[in-house]
Amino acid sequence: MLTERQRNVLEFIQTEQREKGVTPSTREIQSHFGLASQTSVMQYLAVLERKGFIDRHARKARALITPVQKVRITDIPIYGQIPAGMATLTEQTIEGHVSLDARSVNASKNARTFALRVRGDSMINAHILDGDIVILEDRKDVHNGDIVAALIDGETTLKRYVMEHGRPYLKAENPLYPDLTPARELRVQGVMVSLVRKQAAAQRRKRN
Amino acid sequence: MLTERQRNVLEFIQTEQREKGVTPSTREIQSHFGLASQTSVMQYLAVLERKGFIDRHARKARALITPVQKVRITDIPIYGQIPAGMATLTEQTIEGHVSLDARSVNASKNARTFALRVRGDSMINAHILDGDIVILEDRKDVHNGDIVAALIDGETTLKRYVMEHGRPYLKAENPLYPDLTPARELRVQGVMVSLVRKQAAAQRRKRN
DNA sequence: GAGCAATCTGTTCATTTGAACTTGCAAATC
DNA sequence: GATTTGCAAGTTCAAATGAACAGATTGCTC
Repeated sequence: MLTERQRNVLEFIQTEQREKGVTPSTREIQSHFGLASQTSVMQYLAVLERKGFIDRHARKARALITPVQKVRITDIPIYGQIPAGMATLTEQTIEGHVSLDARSVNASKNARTFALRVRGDSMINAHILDGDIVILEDRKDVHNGDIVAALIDGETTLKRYVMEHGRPYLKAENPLYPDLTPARELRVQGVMVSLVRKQAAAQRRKRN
Repeated sequence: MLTERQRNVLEFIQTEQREKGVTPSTREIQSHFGLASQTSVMQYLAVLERKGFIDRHARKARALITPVQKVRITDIPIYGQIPAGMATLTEQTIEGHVSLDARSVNASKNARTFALRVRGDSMINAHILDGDIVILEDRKDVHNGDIVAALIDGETTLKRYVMEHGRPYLKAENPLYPDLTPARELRVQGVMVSLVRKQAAAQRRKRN
């Protein structure tokens, strides 16, 4: 897709961006590659833009946008202990933020993304632990087998969404916990797309 | 620390940075706040820099650096399939990056942080799955029970570090895998501090 | 009242910077 | 042989942009 040279230019831009926090000007790129003419750089930029590797704000200085940073960071609010009725997700219930880039999290562009801190071991067999931060998307389409945060009979829980005989229920991934069949309604608030776990520093629990 | 007005200016800069990918020029800031003189902006920037809220590259266009992008995010290189001898961690073996903020990852400031993509199920009972990205720190102090990436007899693996009778060995968290006792040397390359998992979109595996 | 910090205006400069021509050459493609 | 693509150089512009200097107002403190 890119020639050797073109890739080098792109990499230089990305590196500068990352290290200095600012994208280089055309002349800085020029001198880095020892080119005698700034026009050469303009040509590279034109190619990179045409091929979709960068975006440019016309006539603005240092206004290159590399895909690296363009997608980059999503600030995801963590809603902590949600007792009941997450319908009212407000700023007040926000426990903190995780910042990570959309790609490393599987997040789609349009859906609203948020996070929950998991409490309890009800999803232990899905390898989701107490204290894990689960990142969810507010999506319409829920598939059979997805792990979801759902509001069931007034309480929000993280469970696996299972469709059986045309009727959905929520399955706990732990035999000690009951599956939940909605008495009235089952409202899915988010579909799990990712998980972040902080490892306890010195862990004592394992002693078997 | 900041006056109302100063904070507004800072926030505008950060918002622009985030949404457009480029920091605004002084004149853009000026017109956003309806100021008649660009000098006013220069004064704000001087204050913000003096107070440590932004960095500036002198005489460069749009060369503001906001703490948002400066501190916050750590770009963690992911080393993919490491067959043997991670002593040679070079750019070439980098599979990609995860970007997340140091706090949500438990990362200490001074230690070198990197990530590995896990392959295999040898740590399944520690709830680490095939495909998970494990974030590690290159630390000196390893505690009994820590999960570590270690170079044992020329091969890098992720295992639990267990000290028994004064001798360390590597314990797999899966009965199907053997524990590893170092024949020659056991070199810990990193201690696990965090984990990031992308959830498979539509998952078929669970069918029990 | 003097002094000071925060805020804002007005004006002018020197660079920086993106952009638009043109020309040249070599390798690949048709 | 003609055309296209990648690469490079040289020149010139106009606009964008950071910076400096002078002055003014307001409110607060000593």
